[in-house]
Amino acid sequence: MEPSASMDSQLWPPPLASLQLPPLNVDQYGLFNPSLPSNSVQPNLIQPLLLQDIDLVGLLSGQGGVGRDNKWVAPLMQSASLVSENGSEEDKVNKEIKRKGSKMIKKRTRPRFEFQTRSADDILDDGYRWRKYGQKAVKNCSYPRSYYRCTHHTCNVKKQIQRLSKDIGIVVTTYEGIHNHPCEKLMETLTPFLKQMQFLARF
DNA sequence: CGTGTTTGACCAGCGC
DNA sequence: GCGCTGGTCAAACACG
Repeated sequence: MEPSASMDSQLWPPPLASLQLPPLNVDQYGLFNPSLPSNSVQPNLIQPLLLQDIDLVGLLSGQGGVGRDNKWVAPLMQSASLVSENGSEEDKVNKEIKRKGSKMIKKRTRPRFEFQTRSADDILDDGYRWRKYGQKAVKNCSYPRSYYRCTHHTCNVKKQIQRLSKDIGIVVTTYEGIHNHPCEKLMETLTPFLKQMQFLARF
């Protein structure tokens, strides 16, 4: 968004009070606390995100965390493994390594985690753009699993979306990899703020 | 026309 | 080797 002749009547840069973060929908976003037991799912443990809670530097680099006291972490920013129905993904991989030898180490080196949200929509708006590249019926699951890839040209992050067969109201989202670019929606929201910061920094 | 979805085919890993 | 399963590819299609 650049200043232009058509914006004469608007204040540029916009006042801080007009800045809004993307709305967090309890049904759409789940934040998790890594210090809790790995088998505890916290889909609705939402805490309102305030500007001061956000590690902007980390967030805009595409690697950082979000949350109060660095305790609550937005799933998209977390590189560690998370929950599954029978324990953490990491636990499962470690067991596999013990059972099969070192092959597993090579097999999965990308960070992978999953989280569950109760939502009527399969597609949760996480701020990134995704392109669906496949859908597959999975054994013992009544609903198909969908495969998505991040559309950013340098980013290789994938995610799988599937409804829980035990509870079709729950959507299981599994992320693989870490975005190497900032969240586009967040950037759109924060760009005016950053421009104002640059503007004010000149004085 | 660009972008995203659908869907059947294909491939690799694994167990028997 | 064969069949099963999960993951990916890519052509065809839909949509704004």
